[in-house]
Amino acid sequence: MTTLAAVPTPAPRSAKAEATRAAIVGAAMRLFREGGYDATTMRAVADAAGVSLGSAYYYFASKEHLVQGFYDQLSGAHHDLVADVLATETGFAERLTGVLEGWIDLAEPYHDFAATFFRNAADPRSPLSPFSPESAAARATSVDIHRQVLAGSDLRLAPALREEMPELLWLLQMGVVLFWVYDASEGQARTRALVHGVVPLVDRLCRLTRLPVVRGVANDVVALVRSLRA
Amino acid sequence: MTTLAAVPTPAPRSAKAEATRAAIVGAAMRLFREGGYDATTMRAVADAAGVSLGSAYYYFASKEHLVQGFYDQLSGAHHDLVADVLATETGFAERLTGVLEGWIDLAEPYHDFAATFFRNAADPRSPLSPFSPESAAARATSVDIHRQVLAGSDLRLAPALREEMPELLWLLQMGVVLFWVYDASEGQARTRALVHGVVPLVDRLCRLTRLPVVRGVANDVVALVRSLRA
DNA sequence: CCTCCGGTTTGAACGTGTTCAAAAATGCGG
DNA sequence: CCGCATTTTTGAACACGTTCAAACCGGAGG
Repeated sequence: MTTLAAVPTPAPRSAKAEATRAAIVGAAMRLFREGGYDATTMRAVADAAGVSLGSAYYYFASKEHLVQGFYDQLSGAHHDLVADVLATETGFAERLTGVLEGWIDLAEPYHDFAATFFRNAADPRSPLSPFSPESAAARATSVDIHRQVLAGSDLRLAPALREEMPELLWLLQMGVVLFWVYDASEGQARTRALVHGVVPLVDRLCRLTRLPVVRGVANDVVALVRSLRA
Repeated sequence: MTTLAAVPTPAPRSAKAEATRAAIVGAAMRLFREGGYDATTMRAVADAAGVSLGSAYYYFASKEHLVQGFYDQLSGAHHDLVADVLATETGFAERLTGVLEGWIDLAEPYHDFAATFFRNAADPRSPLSPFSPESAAARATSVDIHRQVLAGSDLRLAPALREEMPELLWLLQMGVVLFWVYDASEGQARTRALVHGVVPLVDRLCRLTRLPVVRGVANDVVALVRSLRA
């Protein structure tokens, strides 16, 4: 619900302009949901929003930029949804499962057409890429969720690993999303199975870092991650 | 060099037709390398190959299908390239490093334009997806390379893990490729750093499966992978 | 009331990937 | 050599995303 994203592409000028923006993105989302991304033409979006084709391009630089709003909206809704489980549950595995399953629940209605534009997200130069500057807000929101997952849990980690963990968990979620995109099973049952299988594994692996020999590996993972970020 | 792929989209009819196919894909590859995927138009490809636009579409169903040949060619060249290191080296880490680095070396000249069409590979419905039936041949070639990596190495694994390992290593390579696509550093230095960092980790983690407690985790990983394949 | 001037709107036009019906070439049985 | 069916070739035509110069506002200043 709440949009946590910072300023959209153009800074909001007048109230009327903002309303027009909303009308366009609203029409686009409805058409995307009904007919998919590719089948929805910019002309149809403009018509449905009651503006001309040129106006649509005045407010949104490209068809892809229309999806940015959906992105931010989903990430904000996820943030709100998981607040509940993060407030009550203390087990690390339960918290992580709640967060990952919550995302699947939220995204389920969009699965069919999400796949049709997730292709664009894979382009490093696309604004829809999870690593792009335009996605920074949604990314920060997501990493923060995983910071909370860790902070409120009973899991105890070495400081170095603990510091990198939220981002690693975000990476895990990206992996789940990737799996989800390819998952054609009913209700994305396979993705849910993946979550239920992989979370306990992560949990156990984390707790194994108490063993010196495993901790050594973990430290090297942290060192590698840090060296690659530079 | 050697194309290991099975039949291309249309089964080869005459020698002349095959020559025309080769001319088109050759012209396409040259233009892609020079100007990138998006900037290269189908009309330019047809012109460069000395055929009409319609003929280009008679031989290749779409612009994406032109890339399939490149895919198979790269995968075959990789297979040939690593034969050397796989014949001489016996250390698991060295063998795996050789395979992953070999791919980076081979793909380096194509990095700039590869990113522009790898977006299509992320579309589950695209023939270029690494999981698509059309990519089955290249995928099998790649998994087989990793089977050899393991078979000729000094690494000893539990039978169950050993059976799933080639596919897991292939998955690791897909991850490296994904990182590579996003890697804009000079000569893809960061991807090379990733390989040099991650391979020893995998090596150590594999050898840690001798410890009963780690082996338990490994067994669960195998069970999860198997359950998801079904 | 007129005159500007910035923000907004418009639809024609461009270049693209792709389709298609028709023409041309090819091969083959008689 | 002649139909004739099949394969191959062709370029016009289509729908799309995107661009752009021109038109249209609506209010501030004279």
